[in-house]
Amino acid sequence: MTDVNGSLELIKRGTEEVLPEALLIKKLQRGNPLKIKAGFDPTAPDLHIGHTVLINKLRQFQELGHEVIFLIGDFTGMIGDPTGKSATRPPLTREEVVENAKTYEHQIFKILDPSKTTVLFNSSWMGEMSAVDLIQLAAKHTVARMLERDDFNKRYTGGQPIAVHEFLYPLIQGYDSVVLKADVELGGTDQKFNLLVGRQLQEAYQQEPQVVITLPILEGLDGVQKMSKSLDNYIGITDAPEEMFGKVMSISDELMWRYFELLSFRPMAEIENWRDEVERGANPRDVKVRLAEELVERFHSREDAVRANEAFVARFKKGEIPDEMAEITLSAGDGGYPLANLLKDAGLVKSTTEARNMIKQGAVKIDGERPADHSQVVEAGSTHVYQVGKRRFARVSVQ
RNA sequence: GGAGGGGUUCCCGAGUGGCCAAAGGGAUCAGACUGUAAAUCUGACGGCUCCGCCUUCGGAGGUUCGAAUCCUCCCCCCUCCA
Repeated sequence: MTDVNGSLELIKRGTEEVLPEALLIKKLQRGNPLKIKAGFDPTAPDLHIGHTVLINKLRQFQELGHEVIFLIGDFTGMIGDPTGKSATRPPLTREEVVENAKTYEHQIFKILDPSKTTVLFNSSWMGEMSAVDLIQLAAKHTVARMLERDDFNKRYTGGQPIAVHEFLYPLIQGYDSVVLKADVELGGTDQKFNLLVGRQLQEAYQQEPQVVITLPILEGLDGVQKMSKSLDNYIGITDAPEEMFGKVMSISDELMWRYFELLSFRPMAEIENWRDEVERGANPRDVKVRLAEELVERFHSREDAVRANEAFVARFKKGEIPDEMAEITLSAGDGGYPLANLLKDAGLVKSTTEARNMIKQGAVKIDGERPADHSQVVEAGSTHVYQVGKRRFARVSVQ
């Protein structure tokens, strides 16, 4: 009994909802390893730390002796994405899906135990399904219930299109749970509706419904929108140490506590203690450094974390030019290389127009000096460090 | 199938023949201030061989000295009716 209570406490930590909790307790009390399902969309092969909130939870289940099923939704991915607000995504090819899946496996096993993880593709059963099967599946749900989903409801009332096939996604996701006989399914809060459809379908197929556990969606670096690659507000788990460190340091103080809560392995008591210290006047930056170090260490190494911290201090606190940067060689025509074109061709800006604006605004530096005028020409045979803003650097040789 | 409404620059959203590369807001970027935080102020925000030129307002044609604005056809979305 105490074992169940201990497990429950660990499982509930950081979760948004456990539906229904009584059923989870019942399942735990049976003492058998549970099947824990979590589905992933194969369209985004690169995981970011937002995904790790869920993966960390999976690991906790593994530590408690349960079986994790990492389900790759390749079938759904090959058709298009349901949660896309407007544009339908281009379908993925078989090769892309396989490639993405490999990347997934490589990345998740930084956190999960491979021996306790089963990776499956839903195409392996969905691909066999007949039209008759699909229609029978669709018959188990109603349009009114579909429209209860927040996303659908908003779009419907807001005059945005909803394609018929989008109604099939929750059904297919739920059907996956039927096939797998899942005991528990994890997902973000945005997945709550889909997860609940799974419960309903399992009942319709005479199974004990799964327990639904929702986890908070991590906000991106902007602190407002959810972390995603497409919004470019993410920290990738394959980001280089310095980049990862810098991104963590750039989040707001408010968001920092959220990240601590959802990403740190440190006890909450310790984090709360720091929070008190900050309220009493400690510099939040110093606390943020600890978070940055912890994450870099987790996805890289202790040494990388230390090095990233040192580089960060040198570059931003002391304003030094970084040691490592892109090395670029360009060939000038007669009469040298116009500065705006050089910045563009070196990839520091998108267009010469932007280059001109940046120069005018004083964002451009050459070897630390601001160029006097925006129509400056760089002569051949020179090598300088060009900087745009605080973060973009390149060492460019002109021949 | 019928009736009506609508598609504008990353997003929202003005604009109904020239003063429109297109108001305003958001997002973004940069400068100042800082802790690469927030807030605030300032500026930029289609492209170029940049005091001028070129390409944009769902798509293709047309009218006009001149169109995002007018006409024709087409595509797409929404609402109501069937």
